Order: sequence, then structure tokens, then C-alpha cells
Amino acid sequence: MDADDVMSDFDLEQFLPFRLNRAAEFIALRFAAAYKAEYGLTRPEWRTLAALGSSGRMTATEVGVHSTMHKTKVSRAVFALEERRWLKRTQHEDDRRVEHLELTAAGTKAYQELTRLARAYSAELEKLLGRDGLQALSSGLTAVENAMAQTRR
Amino acid sequence: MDADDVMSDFDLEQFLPFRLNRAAEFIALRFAAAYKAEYGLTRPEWRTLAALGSSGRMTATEVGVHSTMHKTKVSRAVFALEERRWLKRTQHEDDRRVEHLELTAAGTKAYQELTRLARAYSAELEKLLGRDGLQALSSGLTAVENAMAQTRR
DNA sequence: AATTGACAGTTACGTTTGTAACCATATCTA
DNA sequence: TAGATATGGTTACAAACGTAACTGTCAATT
Repeated sequence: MDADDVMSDFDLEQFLPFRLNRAAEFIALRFAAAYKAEYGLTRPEWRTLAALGSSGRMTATEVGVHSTMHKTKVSRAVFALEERRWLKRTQHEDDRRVEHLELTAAGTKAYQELTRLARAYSAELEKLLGRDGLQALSSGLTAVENAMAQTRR
Repeated sequence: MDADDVMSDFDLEQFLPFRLNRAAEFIALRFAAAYKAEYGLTRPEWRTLAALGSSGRMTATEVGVHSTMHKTKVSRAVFALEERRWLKRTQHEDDRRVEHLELTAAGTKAYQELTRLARAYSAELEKLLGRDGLQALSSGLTAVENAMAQTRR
């Protein structure tokens, strides 16, 4: 037993935050490469597009909550998508602070194409992780999601 | 059945990269807040500290591989930790390109304290996710790690 | 021994990020 | 109805980031 063992029984390789982060980076990066190369989208932009594409009309704040993105990220992504004419804003009638966000026809088209990529990647992931691995990961994530819902803020 | 349903059966909420990333951010951020607030450490710095604390003497390249960090991140973290006198470098005898990195006494002390925080957080996570959730997440992550090892690069 | 290529680590540069301050509007309270 | 407070969204600024180019050293080839 040498000094290292005495010092601590902590192992970074076993530490969940570390493992989760590394895995997320790996998984996300492979997909990010696709939409970045093909469409020049940043991650916040893709997420905003996906949120609006799948949920329809939302406010910027709602997008942020939905995707757990900081509001400045959302703000910048919305601006970028708007410039690209993939998204349009409309004012809320009663509350002029609020803006409703919606995809344009072009935005919807892009969303659908990206959706195809996403599905292809999902299939690839299933092969990569195996059915059991995927299932385990998914239920683990569900546990985290429940914990997040409890730890409301 | 409205337009959204027809448009696509893709659901962002089910998309693994999205879920993984969101979960990782949630889990990692809670812990990052601790070492950031108490020690003013960045994530790369904490990771480098942890790598050296748990594995003893390593080179910068080894730290990078171990923690999957880009070499510029490692370089900057090493510089910061060195300035803080938590880490010292020694030249490799045979190869003058290589530097061995090691924690100083102060660095080791800090590592041990952070290790206590990390263990406390692990325990908290187990409560938060439940034993089953934790187990599922862990084996899901193992699947990802195996996939990463296969997709060598 | 000179040339070439590989590798460890650092640095310069442009981009992305989070924090905090900000503007405008809405709501609550007195 | 005035003042305080909260909220949606943007912006300024500094810190952190990745890419690519760089320095210095080693190994292989000639």
C-alpha cells in the first residue's frame, strides 16, 4: 500500500459527473459535426430549431427552459435563425415584453431535414451501444430527469 | 392529427444526445459550483488536480488522455495550478520534451479536501437518483465508454 | 551528419460563453 | 396613482474555448 492509496480512495474514473460529461461530449460531438458541417449551425441554434420544430410556437424563455439553455444563448440563437429567415417573431398581444417564436417555411424544411439526420444518428447509436446499453442509459437518464424536476428552480 | 404530427415523428425529448447533454450539465454544474465557489477552480483545473491526485505523477499528455481534455486546456490548467503552487514540474531525464507533473503538499491537501466534497456529492446523487437509477445510469455510461474505446481515434 | 518527420507542450487569434448590467414593460403594494 | 419590484429579452465585457501555427526536441532515413 503506497502513499496514493492512503491518501484517498477517490477515483475520478468512477465519478459520475466526470463520466456523464465525457459521455455527453462524445455523443453530442458526433452529431454536432453533422449539422455544423452541413448547415453551419451552432449547438444553441440547432437546439432552438429543434425545440420550435417539435413544439411549435414558443417564447424565448420557454425555449430556454425546455432545452436548459441560458437566456443569452437563446437570444443569440434566435437572432441567428432570424437572420437566416428560418424563424420569425410575433409580438404577444397582451404583454409587449413577450415574443412568440415560430419557424418559417424554410425553417421547417431545415428542421425536417435535420430530423432525418437525427433519426439516422439514433439508429447508429443503438448499434453502437447495443440495445441493452441504450436501455440502461435511457432509464438512467429518466432518473436524472426526475431528479431535475424535483430540484426545481 | 395536426400539422406538427404529420410533419415528423421526431421528438427532441427522446433524442439521446439532447437528454445526455442536459443531464450532464445538470449533474456537473451542481458540483462545479462547489469547487468554483470554494476554491476558484475551473473545470480543467479541477480535472487536472484530480487526475494527478489519483494517479500520482503524469505527463501533460497523459492527463489529457485520462481526462479527455484538449492539450491546450491541460496546458492552461497546469500553468494555473503551478502558479498556485499546487503542482510542480520536473523534466524527464532522457526526453527533454516531456515534463512530469506532480502535486505539491499544498496541492495534495487541496485534492483531499475536494475529494471529500466529491464523495459527499456522490452520496447526494445516490439519494437523488435512487439506487436503481444510479445503477442504470452507470451501466449505460459503461456502454458509452466501450463505444468510445471502439471508436478509437 | 544532414534532412525529414513525429511528438510534447505553448501561444496567437478569432469565436463562444457566462455574468452582470441594462432597457422596456408589466405587476404588485401602499 | 406612484413607487417598488419582477420579468422578458438584449447587450457589454471579460473569461474560456478550439484551431492552427509555432518552438524545441527526438527518431528515422539518407
